[in-house]
Amino acid sequence: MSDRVVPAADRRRRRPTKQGVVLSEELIVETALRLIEEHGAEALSVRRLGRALGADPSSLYRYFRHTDDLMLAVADELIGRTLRTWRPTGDWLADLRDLGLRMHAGALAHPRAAMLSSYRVTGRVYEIQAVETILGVLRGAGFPDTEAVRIYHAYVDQALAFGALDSANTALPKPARDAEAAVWQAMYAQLPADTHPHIAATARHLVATMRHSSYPAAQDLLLSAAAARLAEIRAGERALPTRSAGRSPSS
Amino acid sequence: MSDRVVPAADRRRRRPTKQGVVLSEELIVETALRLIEEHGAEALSVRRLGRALGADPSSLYRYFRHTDDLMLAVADELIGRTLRTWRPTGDWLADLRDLGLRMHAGALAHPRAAMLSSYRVTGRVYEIQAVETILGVLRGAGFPDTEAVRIYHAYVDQALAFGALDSANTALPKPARDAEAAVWQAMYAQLPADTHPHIAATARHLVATMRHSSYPAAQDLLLSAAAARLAEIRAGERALPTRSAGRSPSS
DNA sequence: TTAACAGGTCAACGGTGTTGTCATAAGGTG
DNA sequence: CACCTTATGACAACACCGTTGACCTGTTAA
Repeated sequence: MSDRVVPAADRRRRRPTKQGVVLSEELIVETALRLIEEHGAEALSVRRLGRALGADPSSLYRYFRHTDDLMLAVADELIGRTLRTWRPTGDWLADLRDLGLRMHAGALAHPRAAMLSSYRVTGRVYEIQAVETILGVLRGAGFPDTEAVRIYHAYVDQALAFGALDSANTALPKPARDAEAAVWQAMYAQLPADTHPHIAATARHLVATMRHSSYPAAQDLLLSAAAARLAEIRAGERALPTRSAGRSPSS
Repeated sequence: MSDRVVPAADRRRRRPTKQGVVLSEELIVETALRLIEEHGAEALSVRRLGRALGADPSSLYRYFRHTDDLMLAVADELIGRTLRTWRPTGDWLADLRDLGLRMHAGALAHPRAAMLSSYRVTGRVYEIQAVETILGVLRGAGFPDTEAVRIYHAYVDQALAFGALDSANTALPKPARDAEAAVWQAMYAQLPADTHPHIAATARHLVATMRHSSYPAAQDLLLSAAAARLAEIRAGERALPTRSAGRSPSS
């Protein structure tokens, strides 16, 4: 039974649930998000979602082909929310840095949803809008198409990947998280210099640094490399010899 | 029943399974790894693992408290294997690039383990060894401690985060994965230029680029930024030789 | 007013991780 | 060697899970 789902636009008969709820794609997505936030990622199941909505679990299959489709819808809603709060200034570097931090913050604000959706390509409206926007920023800055796509891909995946990573940490049960924090203090900071000289020498920095997300640092490194690349490209264009003079990582 | 598990060291009675197999932590971990490799990430369940071992599923709970514990043991083994296959040459940049690619490949080979272990600090032997090694490479290259720790953190987290991200994608059920691949071809490549000019202009590159992991590109960007930073630092040192020069860099 | 059918419901299938209980063979002890 | 303890494997059951085929019923368009 694969044509159970009816496109949202064609829905006419808004028949209420036994418990009086009128279902809709938006209501389901919202409820799923709420459920995830309140009771954790593993609290999201078709059955629980049905219960939370006041509907039979199987009703949801009139709106989404499978759980996966539902997750994609949730993911897209998250992208949309982030994109709507972003105000580009025209400075590509600052704009991308800001957008990246917003995406990361958005993921952390909805950790469990972020974990589930970070690795999916939704092909839905907000995602497409984000792709178009970021590509526009890069091309507008002067990156040629190949470079723009390459950097777009790395930039976006980095934001998503760190978002998911830090979200996963955030979503850890309390005792587990405390235990992890303790490891750096209790184990790494105590290692003797003769067996682990480098850890011992930097223990102070490690303990201080490891408790924060490394995303801002990682993003700055990535973007500054992109900026350097852009400078090279511009220089090459101006001189217009056969090759740019600046050496690249080469490989 | 939480004290079902007996530490490996205390095991004395090697009682064979009904089917004649003698269980052990190593055998279980190995079999789990093999199962994942042969039949995909979703083929690993306690029941299937039991079947593959020739033992009742519940027997495994004498060795691991829950599935997560098992996956962490698998992950630790993975770190060890990756480190063991890595041959540093002394060129810090090439060595870190190589190690990163190995970590990423290792994660992809065992997606479930990678997803679970990416955001955890285990404090186990191989993890400590990895920290010490990478810090050593960075400090040996000439990064001062603060920078070394900052870059270490970004570098490692990026490897872990991309490993988990790409693993999650790999671990997707096959139909879902095919669907994702199709999205780029069928949706992004078809968007009209008047509504989505940037996507339309780069569609060819997008389709080609998006099917691969962006990790190599992202890592190259991060490492090249680090290299630029190191050049800066060295230049600063040369100009301001307050410290003993030590061995000359000579790249 | 009514008939078609969208959309909600029910029950069932085959899967999952996990645990309480029982059975038995291994291994130390005398 | 025989005995006893007990570690460890097996079994059965529990509570979930996603999904689907069949059924039932209220809404809506004609």
